[in-house]
Amino acid sequence: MALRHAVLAALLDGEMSGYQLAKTFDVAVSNYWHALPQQLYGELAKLEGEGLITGREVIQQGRPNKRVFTLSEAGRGKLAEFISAGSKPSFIRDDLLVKVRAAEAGSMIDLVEQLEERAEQARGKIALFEKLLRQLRGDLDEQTYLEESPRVGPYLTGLRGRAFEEDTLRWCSHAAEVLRARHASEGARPES
Amino acid sequence: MALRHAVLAALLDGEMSGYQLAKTFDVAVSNYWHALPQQLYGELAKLEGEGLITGREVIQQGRPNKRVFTLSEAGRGKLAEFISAGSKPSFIRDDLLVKVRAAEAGSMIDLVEQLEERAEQARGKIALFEKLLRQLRGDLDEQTYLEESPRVGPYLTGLRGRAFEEDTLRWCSHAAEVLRARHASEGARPES
DNA sequence: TTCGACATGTAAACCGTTACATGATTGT
DNA sequence: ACAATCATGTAACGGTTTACATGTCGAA
Repeated sequence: MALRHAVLAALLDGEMSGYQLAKTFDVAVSNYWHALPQQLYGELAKLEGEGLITGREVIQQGRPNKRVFTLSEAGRGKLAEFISAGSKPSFIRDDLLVKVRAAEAGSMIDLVEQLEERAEQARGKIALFEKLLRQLRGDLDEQTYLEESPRVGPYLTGLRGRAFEEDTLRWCSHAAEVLRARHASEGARPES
Repeated sequence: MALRHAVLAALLDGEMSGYQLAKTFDVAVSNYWHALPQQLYGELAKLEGEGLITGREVIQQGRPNKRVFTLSEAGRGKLAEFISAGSKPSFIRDDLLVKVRAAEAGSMIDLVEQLEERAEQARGKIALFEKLLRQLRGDLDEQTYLEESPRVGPYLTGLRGRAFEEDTLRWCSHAAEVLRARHASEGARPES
């Protein structure tokens, strides 16, 4: 179970409600973890039950009340434990890569379209990561920030996210180009 | 359910046993999908039941017999369908990135060690991908291969895999360096 | 005879996704 | 009135992981 660790890590930034966490998981965290709101509400309830986080009701005006959660000392302890324990190898699951692998068996046109769509999404994500990094950095240049800021973790993962999306963009564009060229030359060749 | 698609895609390369598939999923496919042997045996049984693949007993000498599976026409049809259907956004899950994000809460030494270990693994994977790509290419240069080979899919996913691991290597090295430097300068600074 | 690679599974526990459900408030 | 955003959940289903289980063969 590692969603719990991702949640605990996110709470290092300060108290958050389930709703806010869901937002965070959609942008900054989406790069290395993903979770639906329902899962987060469930996990938060469990974590509170185990004393790793503490909840607090916040009465709001102009919108519904909410419950915000804070890391407890026990929660910090669990995080430290997790960091020192061995890591499982990461894994990706990507429909689009399965499709490209099986390109010979399906419609090239549809596949190219999906690659271009993904490339477009990657452009959007790159912009988001760039914004995130700028916000974290503030007035400092990157080197100084990496040397001195207490929030070096989120910055480093942001760098990874940006690099990953840049790679995705490059690859999708290239793959789309290759497949398009093959599709164009298909009629011009003798049958295999 | 998308494991089934990954299995069908893998069978485009020809008939394979569950055991061979498990191996494939550990190397070439691991880049975009991951599955344990038990899952593969289960999925193969299901796919055979649905007529998407056909099994055949192979009597071997010098080792245990095995059952190899071949894509059926119905299976090819399912793949074509899958390729044209919309893709879900890909996702990564990576313990190590969660740990880096939470770096402030745990042992920097342990974390740096894990980053370096991961970097080492990435080097290994890059070598594997390079070997895979060379094997696929044979005597052709990359451009010609991409224009003409019928097995362009595996090559393109191989390129993605290599790029991803190169990125992983770069990032792990960089992150380890940043965290090591901070750790070294920790005693020299006043407490925060 | 013990180890490693080959070869295939079952069962239970756990995790994640989809669908469903509710309700307040602000702005159009 | 209606849509969008804020806010929180439950239930059923399906998929994944962990632990267990079995057995052949070749080489050291």
